[in-house]
Amino acid sequence: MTNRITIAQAAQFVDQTVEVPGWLYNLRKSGKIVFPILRDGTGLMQCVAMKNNLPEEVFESLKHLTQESSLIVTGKLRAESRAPGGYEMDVEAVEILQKVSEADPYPITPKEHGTEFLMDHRHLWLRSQRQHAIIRVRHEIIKATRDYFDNNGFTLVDTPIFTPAACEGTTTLFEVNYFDDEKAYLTQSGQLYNEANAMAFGKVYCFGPTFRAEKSKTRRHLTEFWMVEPEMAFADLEEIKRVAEQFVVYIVGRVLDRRREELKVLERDTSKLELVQSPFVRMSYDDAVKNLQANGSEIQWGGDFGGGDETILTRQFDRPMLVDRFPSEIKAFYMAPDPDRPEVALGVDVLAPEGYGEIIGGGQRIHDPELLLRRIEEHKLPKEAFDWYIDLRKYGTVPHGGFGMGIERAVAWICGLEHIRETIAFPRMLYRLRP
RNA sequence: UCCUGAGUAGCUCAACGGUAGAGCAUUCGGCUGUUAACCGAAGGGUUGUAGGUUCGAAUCCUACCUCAGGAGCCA
Repeated sequence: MTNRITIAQAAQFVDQTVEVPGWLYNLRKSGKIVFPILRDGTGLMQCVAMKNNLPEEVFESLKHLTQESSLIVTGKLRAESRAPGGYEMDVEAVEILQKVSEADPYPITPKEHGTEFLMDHRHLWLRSQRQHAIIRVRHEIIKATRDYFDNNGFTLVDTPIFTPAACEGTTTLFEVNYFDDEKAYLTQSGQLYNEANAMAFGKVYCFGPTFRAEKSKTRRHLTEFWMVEPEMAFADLEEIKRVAEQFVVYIVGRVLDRRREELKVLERDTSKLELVQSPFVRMSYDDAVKNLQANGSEIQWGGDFGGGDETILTRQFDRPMLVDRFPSEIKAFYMAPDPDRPEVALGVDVLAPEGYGEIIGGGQRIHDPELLLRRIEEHKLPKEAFDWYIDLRKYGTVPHGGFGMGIERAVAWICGLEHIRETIAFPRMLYRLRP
C-alpha cells in the first residue's frame, strides 16, 4: 500500500514512492517531458513525467491537463534544487478525479488580475499562494491571541451576537427581525457584557465577529470583522496599557517565530516587525495634538484624529504608540474621566507604525454609579435598557477596564498589506456582500 | 452620503473623431530540465447601459449602473 502524504511532508519521504492528492497548479511541457506542479493546500510540488517512461495514455492525459484539475499522483520523491519547494516527484501513475473543461477554464490564470475580478472570484482566489500566506498569518495571530490570554489568567467568556440595543450609541447597527414583533441588532462590541463577565470572573476576554453598519469606504474598514476584547476587574488605565503593549509584543513575536515563510511570500520587511518591543511610544492626547499642529495638521484640541493625523504621528516612530487621555466629549459614555482633569477620559488607543494606525482602542470604564447615571442622561440613552449594566455598579463596583483589537487590522499591519480586504476569507464591505 | 477616477476579447491593457489591436488564457502544431517556460498558427468583440452631437463615436456631451481611491466614522 502506497503512503498517501501531503506536500509539506515530502522531506520525510525522500526516495520513497508515495501518492499525493491535489490540484494542478501549473503545467509546463516541452515535447516529451512535462512538469505538472501540484498544489494541495500545504505547499507546491513539481512533478516530472517523461514520455519514454510512462504508458502513452498516462503521458497524454497529463500533457493535456488543465489548471486546477483534481488528481492523485503517485511517484518517487527526490530532493531537487531546481524544483520550487526543493523536492520533486518522478511520476509513475496518475488518477484524474476531474479534468477542468477547456471550454470553461479556471479563471484565475498565473498572470495579473484586477481587484474587482479577484474579489468576484474570491472563492477561487483563496487557492493562491499569497492568500494562503495571509490566512496562515491570521491563523497564527488568532492562536497567539488565545494563548496570550489563556496563559495570563483570563477566562474566555463569549458575548452575544444578537443584542437588544446599541452598545455604543454613535455608530450604526445592523437590524434584524427577532421573531414576530421584536427587533434585534448585531453586536458591534461585546464590551458591556464583558464588564458583567469581568465582575463574575475577574479577567475575561471575548473573541468573535462584530458588525458595523457604517458606510465607511476605506482600505481599513469591513462591515463584519473579528475582535478580541479583554476586560479586567481591578484594573486602571496604566494596567490596561501594560497588558495591551505586552499582548501586541507577544503576537508579533509569535508570527516572527512561526510564520517566517509566509512573511517571505508576502515580501514583508520583517526588520520593521523585529522593532516591535517594549517600551512602546507613549504620548498624551494633548501632546499628540501639539505634535500634529507642529507637523501641519489642522487639528484643534477637542477634535478626533483624522486618518492623515494617525499617519503623521506614527511615521515619526518605528514602534507602536499608545495615545491616552482623549477629550471626554469625543469618547463613549462609559469612559471614566481622569479624576485630576475631568475633561479628559482614561482611554487609550494603540496605533500601529508604518502608517497603519489604530488597531486597539480601550480604557478604564466608569465604576461610580452616580456618574454613570449622569452620563447615560447626558447622552440621552434609554435608562431602562441599561438597568443590568447599572446593576454592575450597585453590587460591588470596582475600577475596571479593557480594550478591543480588530483582528483584521492587526493582520493587515503584520502582513504589510495595502488593504484589509485580503485579511479575511470572505470580506464584507460597504459594496460587497458576494461571494 | 460626499469628492475624484475608471469601465474595450475570459484576464491585463492599447487605440483618444475616420476599417477595434497586443500579451496572457483556450485549441492545434513544435521542442527531453522547464521555473508566470519558449516558438509558430487559429478561434475569440452590440467598446458598462440609455439617449444626444456628427457625414462618421470606443473616442465629444448628458443621465444612470458598476467598480476603485479618498473624506467623514470607527477596530
